[in-house]
Amino acid sequence: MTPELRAADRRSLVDTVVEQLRNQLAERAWRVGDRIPTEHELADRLGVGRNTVREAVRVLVHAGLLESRQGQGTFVRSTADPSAVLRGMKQANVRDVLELRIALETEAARLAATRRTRDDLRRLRAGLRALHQHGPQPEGAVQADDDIDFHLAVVAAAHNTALTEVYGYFSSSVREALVASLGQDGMPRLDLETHTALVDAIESGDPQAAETAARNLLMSPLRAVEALIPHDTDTRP
Amino acid sequence: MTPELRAADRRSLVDTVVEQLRNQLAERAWRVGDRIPTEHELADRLGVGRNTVREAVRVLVHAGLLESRQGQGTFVRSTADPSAVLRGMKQANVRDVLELRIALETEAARLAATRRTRDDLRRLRAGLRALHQHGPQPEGAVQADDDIDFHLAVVAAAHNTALTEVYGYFSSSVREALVASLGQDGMPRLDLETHTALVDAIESGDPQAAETAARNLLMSPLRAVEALIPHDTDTRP
DNA sequence: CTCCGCAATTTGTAGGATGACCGGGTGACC
DNA sequence: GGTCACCCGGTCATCCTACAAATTGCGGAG
Repeated sequence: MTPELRAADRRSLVDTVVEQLRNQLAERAWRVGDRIPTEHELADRLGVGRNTVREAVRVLVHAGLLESRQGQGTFVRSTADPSAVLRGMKQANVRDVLELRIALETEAARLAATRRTRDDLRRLRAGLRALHQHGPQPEGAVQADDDIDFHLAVVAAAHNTALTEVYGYFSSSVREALVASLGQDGMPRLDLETHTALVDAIESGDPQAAETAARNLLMSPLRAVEALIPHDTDTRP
Repeated sequence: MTPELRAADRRSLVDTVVEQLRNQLAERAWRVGDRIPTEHELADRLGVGRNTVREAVRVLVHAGLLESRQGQGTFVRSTADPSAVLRGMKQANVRDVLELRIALETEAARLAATRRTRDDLRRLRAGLRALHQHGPQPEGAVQADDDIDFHLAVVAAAHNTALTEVYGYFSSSVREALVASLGQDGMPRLDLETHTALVDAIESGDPQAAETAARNLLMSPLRAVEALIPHDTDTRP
């Protein structure tokens, strides 16, 4: 008797198989280095087609949990899913993630003040021009992309790979969340003067000034979010 | 040992397709909410079978980037790619990750100054006592754990789940990297006065003082690392 | 005009065919 | 006896056809 797979009708068969495979790893039924059953055997045992098994296995291979070797089989590479940390991050509220982004970008601005190259400054100035060009128009989407590009340029000028990667992830995720929760109308107006001040501070090479300018720049979306999401009740001393 | 012979690049077709799709998202050729071409059209355009496309799409669906709806098509759900973050993190050196940690903790200290509860302060004071107790002894490992606990308490006092999660993820890896690269001898001596100053600043409720105190606290390991790892050559203007 | 139902489109699943690759076994050759 | 080319079964990689299921949109009946 094949195990009942149709318990959750709304989910695809592949998702069900992915979960079953994950459970095998979580329950230590399959250890690191073990060879898991062949596609054909898994398909037989789960009562699904080989294509379904292949798609599920491919997902876990790409997640770093499994490793397929042609001609040999599929082996367990790791039982800990590192992407789970970042996946759980999506459950944090918008304010928390926005504050996290502020933490990253203020430090990035500080570092950029001492490390920016001529190319960095060129990119920052170009970003300012793009903002100025699209600024007066109500084209929210275009302006939002220009804004993202500008902030990415700031972080890139810090010349820190880890910072750039992590910021890039939360930047787009925050933007999507902001647009979703506030809508284009609720988005705070871009302040060109503040943006320019940040670039000037970075160019002048003053870390403290750059950090302050970055903080000023990032406070307005934070305040917009805080207007919607009240502070937690557990912040009383 | 004999020189390592590296196998020729043997990337699977599916991996290639995954990368192509990812590029479309990274370059914003496909925006959030867009419908991407049908499986058949992608297979046609990429010159691969529909099964190959399906496996690649399934990977991105599971990564949260795409969303497939039967009968309608496949849509862009998000452009924030967590696995790209982890991939880039492997290339980052210790200094970069340490600076990232500084970015998180200075902001955490700033937030903690306004949000710390009585329990937070209790935990911070307890952390100080633990450091003081083990401080004079040369038990590097124990002291390092106490140090980590202390810094985790600081971040927890900020009451920001996103910050806490990300900081926790990097803090352990930073400690491992520090011990590995510096060794116990190279680890800077813990400065109890600076630690105490940070707690005092958080208790007094002064965000700027807390940030400054946190930065003072974190600069010494950074300088120790920078002594070993020279700045990149690409930081000259 | 509304409502029902059918056709078209698209993803979901099944299973087969073929090829590439790996490991081990076999046997010829030195 | 040792070495090595070759074959064979097992496994994954890719492609294919076929059909199922879900959704949309259109067109005709009422």
